[in-house]
Order: sequence, then structure tokens, then C-alpha cells
Amino acid sequence: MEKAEKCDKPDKCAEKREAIIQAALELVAEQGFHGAPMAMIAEKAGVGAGTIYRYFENKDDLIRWIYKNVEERFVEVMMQGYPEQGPVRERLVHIGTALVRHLISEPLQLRFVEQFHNSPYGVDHRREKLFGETRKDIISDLFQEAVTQQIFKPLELAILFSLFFGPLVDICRDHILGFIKLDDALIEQVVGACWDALRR
Amino acid sequence: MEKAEKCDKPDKCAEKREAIIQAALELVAEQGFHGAPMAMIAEKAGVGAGTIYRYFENKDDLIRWIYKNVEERFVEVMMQGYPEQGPVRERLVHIGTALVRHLISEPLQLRFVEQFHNSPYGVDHRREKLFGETRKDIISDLFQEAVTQQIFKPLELAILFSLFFGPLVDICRDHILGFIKLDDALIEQVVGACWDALRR
DNA sequence: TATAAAGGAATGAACGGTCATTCCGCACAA
DNA sequence: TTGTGCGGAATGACCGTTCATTCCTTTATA
Repeated sequence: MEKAEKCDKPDKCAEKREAIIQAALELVAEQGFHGAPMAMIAEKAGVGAGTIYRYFENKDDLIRWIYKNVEERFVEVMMQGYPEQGPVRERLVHIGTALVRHLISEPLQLRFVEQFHNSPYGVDHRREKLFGETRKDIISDLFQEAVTQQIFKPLELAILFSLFFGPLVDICRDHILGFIKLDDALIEQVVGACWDALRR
Repeated sequence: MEKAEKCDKPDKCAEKREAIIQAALELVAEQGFHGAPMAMIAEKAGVGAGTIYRYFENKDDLIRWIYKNVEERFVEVMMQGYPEQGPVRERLVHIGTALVRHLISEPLQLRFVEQFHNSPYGVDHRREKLFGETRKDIISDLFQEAVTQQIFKPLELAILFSLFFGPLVDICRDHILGFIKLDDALIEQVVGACWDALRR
């Protein structure tokens, strides 16, 4: 393993912190929490076991920090280029395709989030539906508006979310595991199918 | 904790075995694998820690045995009263409603299966889509037939499965967690929405 | 500039706790 | 008495975390 870069210019040795994060993300995503003991994370990051505790209070802190950042990245991606003034269908298709494209381009992030949700860490996150508040606010607005305008079936938000995001996340997992091969055309077909499920 | 019944009449002390299974199922479902050490399973079952090893080779064996049985139960439930000669829509609705009704009446089974899938145990199960071969065979036939008859969108089976089963499992989880309250009418509406997603 | 002292950062062996599994003595049926 | 099933303390492996020590950079001094 190479020595980490020196702390030459940047205020702090942010590279080391980044290496720890990346190592933890990869190990948890690929092996689950059981396969990601601190010693292994340290080795993969090329640092001593104790060093991690200079950057993170404990393992929980490390894991939650990564989760939070991955989550924020999801929101960012979905909101980038969001056609705020467009028709409902266009906005929904934007969100769906942006999410799917991101998830399959960053399979580690999807796997990490899934591991997180089904672990002791995710227990207290149960009360937050899907991917956090920011997203929930903007997307809830979209769904709510569509229900009010009688574009969507008159169902609760939680159910509409399941109908839309459930299959999308599923197909990303299938793509990552090699069961199917998604391309832009196929993504649009599936997003279209989810639209059909929501539509009145 | 009460002493377990004696081995009076039945060939073997099947009650003890059953108690162990039930205890493990509940603990894993409610607390995850981290919250289900062998000692705790033993205590909850009212047996000694070592006794478990008289009935199961090791923890893996116990967990996999439970998983296999729960899985078989799912297939059983979906196939009970399956209208083999009915139209596609009727058969699909039967499967969907039977599955949802079972999952919400046996929340521990759903939680257990989800814990299993996201754990080291589930790693080698990845290659089996959804709930095992029996179901896959019969249900694959149904979906395949619907595609051939141009009732469904021309998509791969894996994607059609995600569109149909993904939201159904999601809403069951939401129901169990108390986010929504499913009743027969609502179940039928959601199954109907999933049908719309599949439909050409 | 050369040298030395200081202090923050990094290390990894060691610790305490937990877990799956084993094993030996006990109680009861035959 | 003999044998079988059982219990639960004992065992050893593993993991998160700590801390005494080392390393390295910076600063002070001449």
C-alpha cells in the first residue's frame, strides 16, 4: 500500500480522511457491515487503526457521516436541472431518470445505503421516508400537486412513492447485480411504466 | 421463563425445536441479526444455549432453515386458490392480494426475509430472484404468457417483477411500520395500480 | 543556515467485551 | 445402574476502542 500524500498545501490532511471514507464505503457496500471491521477499513485506507479516531468519534459517527453525504448526493442529483415550471410528467421523468442514472453509475452508494437501512444504524432512520427531508419536501409537493390536479390516483403519498421509487430502485439493483442491462431507452420505458401506475 | 414441555408423546421433542425456531424468527425480525445472539435465542426459547446445537448444526443452519420455510410458506399462500384457468388479470390480482394479505398478517416473516436478504446469509441467495423457484416457475409462466399475448409491455421478466412485486412489498413494510393502514379495498387499488404499470 | 526543542499526528499492540460454539456434569427415564 | 438429553459455564476468536510510544513538521535559537 502506498504512503498517503503529505500534508503539503491543504489546511489539513484531508486526503487521509477521504481515504478512510472511501475504504469504509467500499467495504460496507461490497461486504456488508460484518465484512467491514475498523481494522480492515484502516488497512484498506492505508492508515493505522487508531488514526480513524482522529477523524471520526467512533464507527457510528463514520458510518452515519458517509450515509448523510451519500443521501445528500442523491438529492443533489435529482434536483440538478429539475424543470420546476414544467408539466408534472416532465418533472417526474426528470427525477426518475436522474435517480436511476446516478444509482447505476455509483453502485457502491446504492449498496451502502441499502446496507445502512437494514442494520442497527438504520433503525432510527425508519421514520424518514426514502431519501431525506429536502427531497421529501420538493417531491412531496410534486406528488401532492398531481393528486390535487387529479392527474394521479387518489392514494396516500407513501403509496405513490412506493409505486414510483420501489421499482426504480429494484431495477438499479438488478442492473448492478447483472440481471439486466439498463440503457437510456430502457430507463425511460421503466419510468414511463411507473408513471402509468401513478396515473389516474 | 417456563420449562419446556417434556418429550412425552411425540417421536421427538418437537416443541423445543419449534420454540427455538420461533424465538430466532422473532428476534431476527425485530432486532436484526445483531440483536439475536444464540444465548438470547436460547433464553427466549426457554432452553439452554447448548441445546440449540442438538437441533441445528450451527447458527447458519438454523437461520437458513427458517428462511427456507418462510419462503415456502410464501409460495404456498400465493398458490392457494390460484385460478389457473382464469384470465391473466385475475391470476395476477390473486397472487398480489394473497401475497400482501399474508405479509401483513405475518409481519415477522416479512421482516425476517428482509433481514436475511441484507446479510452475509443472503449473499449466495442473490442469484435467486424473489421468492424461490416454485413461485418463479409458475409466475414466470404467467408473466411470459402476458407478454406473448401483448397484454404486458414488452420488457424483461426481471423488470416486470420489479414493477409488480416491488411496490407491493414496499407497502407491506409501510403498513407494518405504521405509515399507512391497508385494508382489502386499498390492497386492491394498489394491485390495480401495479397492473397498470405492467399493462401495455 | 544549522541545530534543537516542542507539539501535533499517526501508529498498532493491548484491553475489555461480545459472540458462536464446546464440553462436562447433572437429572431423569429405562 | 446405565444411558440419553440437557443446561450453562468455559473457551477461543473477533471487534471496537484506547493509549503509550514514535514519527514528522514546525518553530525557536544561535
